[in-house]
Amino acid sequence: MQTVHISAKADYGMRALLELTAAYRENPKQLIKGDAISKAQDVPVKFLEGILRQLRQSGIVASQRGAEGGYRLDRSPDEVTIADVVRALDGPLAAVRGQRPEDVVYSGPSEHLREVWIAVRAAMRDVLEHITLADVASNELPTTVAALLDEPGAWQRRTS
Amino acid sequence: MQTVHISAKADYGMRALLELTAAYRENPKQLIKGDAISKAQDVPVKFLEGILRQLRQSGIVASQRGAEGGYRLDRSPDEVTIADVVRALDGPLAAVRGQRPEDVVYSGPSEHLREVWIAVRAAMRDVLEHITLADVASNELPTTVAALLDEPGAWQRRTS
DNA sequence: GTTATTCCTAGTTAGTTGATCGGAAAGATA
DNA sequence: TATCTTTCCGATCAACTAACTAGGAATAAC
Repeated sequence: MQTVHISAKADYGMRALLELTAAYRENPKQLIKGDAISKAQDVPVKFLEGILRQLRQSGIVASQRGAEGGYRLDRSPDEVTIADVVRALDGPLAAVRGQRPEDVVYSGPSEHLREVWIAVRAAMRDVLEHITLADVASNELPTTVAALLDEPGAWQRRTS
Repeated sequence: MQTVHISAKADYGMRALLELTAAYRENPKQLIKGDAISKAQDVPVKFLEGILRQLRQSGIVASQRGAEGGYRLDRSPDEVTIADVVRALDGPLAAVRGQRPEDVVYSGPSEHLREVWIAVRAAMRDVLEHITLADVASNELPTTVAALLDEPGAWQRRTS
């Protein structure tokens, strides 16, 4: 329905990682149990389990099984971007009718429509590839991103 | 699956409107038949019919029934933005788990995640609300948008 | 060997996407 | 008036996806 949709997976995944970021600052090796994350962020346990597994397979988190097991970040939080997380959980950032934007072909007056979709993807990358977990945890967004929040109407929905 | 997805409706709708833009330049009152648009852009006729109806209900196109009927733009092509089109066809630009970004609430270390999603939406608006049908038809994108296409790697997919 | 925890495969359910079908309404022409 | 053309509209459909659940296997600590 929506052109830009942050899925439950991406949202829950980010929240789990921000919990792990907080733990990482105390002690980078500290393990947090899935159950604890689930309760702290109110996310269905079994669903979260699958998300954390995907994040592990992408090398973003590490895990240990058994008693005293749990999860932790496998990279420093300033080295994990939101784009990394979203790509790990939801695949490629952008698509046009299911295809990569650079793969769609247009003819006639639509010839330059592809440039538009490429620009959309570039704009998305410019935001998501430059914000790290550390940025969000400490509420210090890159200046170019912070500027977006100062634009008039950024916080309001479009009434029209 | 993808966080930014240009649906078939949005893509077909833009292509139809660009056909109408070309006709508008010859004569703003000229009517084009749905069947002609369908053939020119290779879009399923009946599907396109529904898209054009939605665009009419949003005041972007006008239509006339009966023999010698058809469709035309109801506004000048430099007054119709891509955001207008995708909102007319796919609803709000951005959502987080189905909700408006400003409506989601976070706690603990995720507290500032909302700012991130708001920034994502703002970035998307900055592109889609500033490109008009006329811009795409004449391949003269606003300078800030054109700059996105010049960024290194804008045309390549991320390999990682 | 018992308990705690992650790992993995396979469901389930509700909703969405991308269409198609069959006709009703409206306008042009003869 | 009759006929042809075109848009309008509701219903329907198959395939897919998102969000979530169930049940147990593997691993680690004690």
